[in-house]
Amino acid sequence: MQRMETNQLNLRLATSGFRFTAQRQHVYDVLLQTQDHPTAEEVFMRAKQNMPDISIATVYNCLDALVKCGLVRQVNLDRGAARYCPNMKDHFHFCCDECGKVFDIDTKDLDGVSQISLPGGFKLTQREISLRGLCPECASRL
Amino acid sequence: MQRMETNQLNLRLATSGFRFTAQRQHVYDVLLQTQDHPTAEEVFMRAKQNMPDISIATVYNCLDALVKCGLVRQVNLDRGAARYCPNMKDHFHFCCDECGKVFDIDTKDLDGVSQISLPGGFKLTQREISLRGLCPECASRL
DNA sequence: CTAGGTGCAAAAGGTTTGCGGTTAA
DNA sequence: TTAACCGCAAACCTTTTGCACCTAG
Repeated sequence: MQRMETNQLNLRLATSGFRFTAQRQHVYDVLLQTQDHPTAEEVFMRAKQNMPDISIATVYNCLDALVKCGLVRQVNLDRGAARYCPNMKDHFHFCCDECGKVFDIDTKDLDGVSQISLPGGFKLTQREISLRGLCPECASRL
Repeated sequence: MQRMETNQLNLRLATSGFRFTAQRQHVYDVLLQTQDHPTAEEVFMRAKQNMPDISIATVYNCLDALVKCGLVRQVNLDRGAARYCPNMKDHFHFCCDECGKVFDIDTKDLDGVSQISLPGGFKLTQREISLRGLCPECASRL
């Protein structure tokens, strides 16, 4: 089971001006154990298993803090709830129009994107590439 | 003022199995007149100016139909309301972390992205690239 | 003629806020 | 010591739904 060192997480939080708390550690641990892309509500339910008193407001607070210190990505794919992803490697998300599943797709082909030249003055801090279409399973079924 | 030919819109709708209605024409016309990226609520308010009885439910219905026939993009940038964009040219969205404004950025540098190779079986129908950071104005102010 | 679309109003879903108490630094 | 964080519950904002009526094809 993955779990970031407490000291390391503490440092990352402190660097962005956040305090270290047991809730933030736990929410991050929950995320690190996921392959899917859970919503805040799903993180909340999993977090409660080991920390029954945690509240949904705190989960949002923790997720926001983790996003702001660059440990977690917020993924907005449709009009529904936002999803959270602890994979900070450069990758993109593929969302199937049929079944709604979200796939993390790692690739080396992002070089082209890395070299996108922005008009003067824009300062890039983050990019998110999301694709839609049919996943292999749904594509073969239809 | 931009306005798609009724016949042409009718055809696009019919091709995807939708009926032509005055509301769909009007919602599309409203979108074509925007440079910003209005939310459904904003589209609703602008649409009411010339069609006072249109309802918010109908606006959602029209937007969904237009998205499904490939005339409009739905843009999900954060946890707030979805935004709608009638620019179907290949471009990306830059959202400023400071002021929240959304910029359409056209570029020829998307070639790299066009050539992204998906793992076997995935069928791509749409891609969306969203960038975050600071816009020129906020970058120079901070 | 009738399946699909509309307007309305209520419900559902997702996120934020205010407050009194707690805690990391 | 104290600003930041917590849990709780209510409020808020966005989107969906159900229903009776209407209309494009």
